[in-house]
Amino acid sequence: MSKNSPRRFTKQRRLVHDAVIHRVDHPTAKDIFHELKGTGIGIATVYRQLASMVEDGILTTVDYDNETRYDPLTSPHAHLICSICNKIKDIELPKGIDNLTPEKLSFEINEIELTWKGICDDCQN
Amino acid sequence: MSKNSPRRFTKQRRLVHDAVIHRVDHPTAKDIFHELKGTGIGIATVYRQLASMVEDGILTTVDYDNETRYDPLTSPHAHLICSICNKIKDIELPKGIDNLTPEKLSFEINEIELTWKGICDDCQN
DNA sequence: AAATTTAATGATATTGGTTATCAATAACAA
DNA sequence: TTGTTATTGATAACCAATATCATTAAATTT
Repeated sequence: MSKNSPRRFTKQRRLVHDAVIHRVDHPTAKDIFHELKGTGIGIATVYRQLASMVEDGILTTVDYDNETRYDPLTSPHAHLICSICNKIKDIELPKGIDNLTPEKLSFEINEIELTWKGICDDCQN
Repeated sequence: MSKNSPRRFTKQRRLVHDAVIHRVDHPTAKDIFHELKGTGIGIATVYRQLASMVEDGILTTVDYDNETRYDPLTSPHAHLICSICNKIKDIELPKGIDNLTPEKLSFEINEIELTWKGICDDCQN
């Protein structure tokens, strides 16, 4: 989960952390980079810090539309994605989703990913 | 879903169709391309034909590890993915997964995506 | 069976997200 | 303060996927 080498608390790490930790809209690395444009941070550092925060269990990822998006909500949950505006919303997992099935018995489950795709109320017009 | 213009039944379309239609291992476009190497088919045509088969509802896609994989099973189902060997297995959706939740009420749901990630029996040693 | 139309093909350039490289910098320890 | 080394920033490289475009070949018409 966390790296062996000690993690240094650079100002760039704090910048990325503070920029992403309260976001509920699942920003991409480029979104965070643009938000931090005034600070002179490099795009590679944004990618690296976001990846290290995922390693540390501070963020989770949502892959959508061939881009990695970041989510500070780390407890198990599901997503609603609007295929028009591409907005992603965190929602609760349905009860009983983890009931065992025959096939899952042979698996050592680490993670669940549940997404409904559709059209959000704003885009239904 | 399907295109307006008439679809021509080229030999390349048949090649890609026959190469993917019975696969249960969720191949990538490159996998299909390599299987068809002896035929002289171009990589762009493989991508195009797979995309058109998805358009036509003959295939579904599974995005994993930054690659699109193709699945001839088009009825709603879930996936088990082994994060060691990257094998993907089709499994049944749990009963009652589509029960409405408050958040989903405002959504027009088109698609469900459910994946468990873990370690398959072969990779547990 | 030609001739015609135009979708499809194949080679390859391009795109776009992401990662690798590496000299310079700065965080932390001594 | 000095030394060690993880981190940074600029940018090259990577790679799946798409766009471009002259050529080919299905499907239709004559």
